[in-house]
Amino acid sequence: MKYSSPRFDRLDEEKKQRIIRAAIDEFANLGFEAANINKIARKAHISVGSLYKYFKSKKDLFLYVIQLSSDLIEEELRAVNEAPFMSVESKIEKVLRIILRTNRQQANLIRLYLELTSSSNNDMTKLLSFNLETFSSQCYRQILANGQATGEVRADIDPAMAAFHLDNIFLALQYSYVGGYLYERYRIYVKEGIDSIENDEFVIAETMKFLQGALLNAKD
Amino acid sequence: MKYSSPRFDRLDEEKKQRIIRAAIDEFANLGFEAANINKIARKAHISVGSLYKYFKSKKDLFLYVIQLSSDLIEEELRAVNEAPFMSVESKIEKVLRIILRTNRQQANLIRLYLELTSSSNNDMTKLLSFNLETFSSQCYRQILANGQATGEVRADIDPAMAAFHLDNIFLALQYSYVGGYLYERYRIYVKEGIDSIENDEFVIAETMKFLQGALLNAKD
Amino acid sequence: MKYSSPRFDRLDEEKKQRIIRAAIDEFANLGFEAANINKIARKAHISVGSLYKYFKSKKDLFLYVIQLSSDLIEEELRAVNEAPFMSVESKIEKVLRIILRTNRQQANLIRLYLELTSSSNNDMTKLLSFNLETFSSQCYRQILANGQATGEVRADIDPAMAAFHLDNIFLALQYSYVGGYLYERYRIYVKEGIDSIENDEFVIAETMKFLQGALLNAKD
Amino acid sequence: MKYSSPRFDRLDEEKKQRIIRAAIDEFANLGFEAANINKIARKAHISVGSLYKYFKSKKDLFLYVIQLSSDLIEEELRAVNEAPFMSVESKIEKVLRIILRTNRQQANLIRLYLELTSSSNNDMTKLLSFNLETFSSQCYRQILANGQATGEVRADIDPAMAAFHLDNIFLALQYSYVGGYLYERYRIYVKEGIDSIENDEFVIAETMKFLQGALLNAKD
DNA sequence: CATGAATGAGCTTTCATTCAT
DNA sequence: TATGAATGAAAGCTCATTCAT
Repeated sequence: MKYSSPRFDRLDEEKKQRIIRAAIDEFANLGFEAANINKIARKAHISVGSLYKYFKSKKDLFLYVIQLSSDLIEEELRAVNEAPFMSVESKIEKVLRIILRTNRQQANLIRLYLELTSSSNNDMTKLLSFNLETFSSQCYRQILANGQATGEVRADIDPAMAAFHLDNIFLALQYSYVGGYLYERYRIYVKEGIDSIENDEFVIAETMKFLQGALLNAKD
Repeated sequence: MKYSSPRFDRLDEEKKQRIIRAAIDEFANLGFEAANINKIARKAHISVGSLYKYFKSKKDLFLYVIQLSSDLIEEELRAVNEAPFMSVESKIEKVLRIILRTNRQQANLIRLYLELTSSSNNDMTKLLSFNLETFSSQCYRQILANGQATGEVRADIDPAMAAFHLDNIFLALQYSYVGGYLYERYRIYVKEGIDSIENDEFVIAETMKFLQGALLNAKD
Repeated sequence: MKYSSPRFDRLDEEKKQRIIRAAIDEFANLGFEAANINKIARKAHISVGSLYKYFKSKKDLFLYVIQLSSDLIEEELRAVNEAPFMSVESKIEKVLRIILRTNRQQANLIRLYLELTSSSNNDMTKLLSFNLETFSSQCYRQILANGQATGEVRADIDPAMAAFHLDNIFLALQYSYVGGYLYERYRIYVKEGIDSIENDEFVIAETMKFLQGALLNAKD
Repeated sequence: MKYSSPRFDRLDEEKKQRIIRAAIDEFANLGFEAANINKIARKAHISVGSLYKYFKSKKDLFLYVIQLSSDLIEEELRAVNEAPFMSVESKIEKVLRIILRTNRQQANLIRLYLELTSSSNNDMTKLLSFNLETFSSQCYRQILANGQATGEVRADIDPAMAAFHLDNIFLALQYSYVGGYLYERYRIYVKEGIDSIENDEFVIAETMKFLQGALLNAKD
């Protein structure tokens, strides 16, 4: 749960960020196995020796940056969730827009997530999933349950399963944007380019139609 | 596109299966990078030398087993797609049931796919995604487009994007069953165990409700 | 001394030649270590198994083709040596012309020799040098000693050492024609291209001037 | 052109020499292909890992020691070439004496050269020949051309070709001293042992006679 | 006799981790 | 505390040789 050493925590912010950025970059682009600790140290302009004083192994460094990036995502989600006077539909669209923006600005973070997702390291996954997913699952479930109370959301669906499917749609969109296999797959499904702004609006419109039908009651 | 040597193709079925199983097992559980060719050979009770006569590199062996498993899935999908006199709804449910069954019987194959999904090996992904996804994307798009013609499927959605979302739901379900991070995530979303048969029916029912709303016109 | 098995000797000429050519080609171009027995078998359109029935090891095959090619060269030399009524100068020029011709026609054989020359395999070299060099050394020594008797050749030189130097000049020319390091070195020494016929005549003229001065008495 | 890493350059002299000696020893005795990097590391009492930090590949280590030995030879040659008030004859004899001395003191270096000479590695040879031969070719050509100006050297010969032949004689002598095939060949040509001092003087005398006749004008 | 699949030791190279300075 | 040189186990891959068919 605590992956960094006190010595790392005491470092000045600039140095910490350098290390974090270097690690995320390497892990996101190469994957856990192919990532190279010595290269991370070099990119961060510190020595391997120091890196090993800050994190006791390659795995710990990986877990640290994963944990970290989850916190960032959690924050954005929290803001949406707690917004008052917002319809379920608006909230969903808001999250969608956040996701598409994050995809471009923090592609490496998403890649890191994707990497984690397929990780076979069983000892990591249990712990991590608990930390990272508990919040978003509760968040989505709550939005839907509240929506059922107000009549916005279909009454006949299980909020937990629906939240799961909702997040699946979000996840798939995220992963499809950051390159690699799922990016190619996306292009096969949706011929047009992925990089244009107009396309973003098309994706949002179609995804909203899909989710409205799946989750919401007709609007009068 | 042809990843195995003729020498491998000529092998008797039992030996071929031994090798394929050993490779899938190793790749599915460790990932491409961490998988060990020498261990695969040992598990398959053949020599490394032989393995390298059958497949000219680690990558080729990986690509071979990926390709292979895609063929299996394609076959099932084809049967559903070509079934006459079947409603869109029934077809979707059929695929869903196939997926849940496959998850249990061929967990390693699914794990292999998941592994591929996060692969950063850019030269592989383009090729593979084309081989593996072209069929299913066309298949789903066709089902939906036909459904729009018969009035079963909502007229206001883009069949390509809808097919993409549909497959995303399927994919997420698959990956959530085979362990690792996404399995833990699933358990967080849907508290009850994953392994009971009753649960399967619950998942199917809820997923069908979700997809009906998302894709289909009301039935009268 | 006998590097091939009786079974090989009994083979029909065409098959023998195929094997010999394949072996010379491989050894000449890759060197002993890098040469690949399996590739030689493939090039010769026979099985490795057979190759190992014909020659009991890679080394034996190498020694066999070396031995063989020496016989070819010896034959040409013998003809020159035994020519009656020929001046020492003419004989030397004759050999020179043979060498330049051989360089083009049997480049692989020369390469093979060059390969042998640098061989560190001490157990091979003693034996081989005896087989291959005894004849040419005697041949040149005899030409020079006879020349001293007739007054053509300088009386003040040791025929053995002179024969050695003479052969060194020949050897260097040979090796410089067949590519690799010595070819590049030759080009650095003698800027003009190596491949033109006119150049051949230039090389012969200059080499003859050099050898005449070194070995022969002024002609009147 | 720079085959070693800065890290290697910074090493203390003793360690550098240990590594260089180990490498020269291995390459000279086994040849490039058969040489074993692990064995070199062990002989030098360092780890393979370190060796690979000092030289980024087996080839680079090979190129480094070749380059190194060429520098040594070049230095000696330069001294002779620049000596003032020395007749062409004296210069040639000086080089000859250097060669015979080097043969005993640096046999492994010469062996390394010989190994290179027969290398089929075409990408290395071009580069190396240029580095190693350009100097000596210019050096010999200059000596001869100057000699033609002073009347010491025959006016009727091409200095470039003559320099080439001169170096060939030197090269052959070198290679004949360091063992292997050419050593055996030398013994066949010149029966007496190679190892006695008197023999050195005999070789020098005979070689000088040969070269005087080939290159120089009669001394009045 | 011929075949060619099978073998596995052994090679070059990488990289997580340690530790003397 | 920071450094970065050193380590050496372990990986992918090759190929001379054997042997069942």
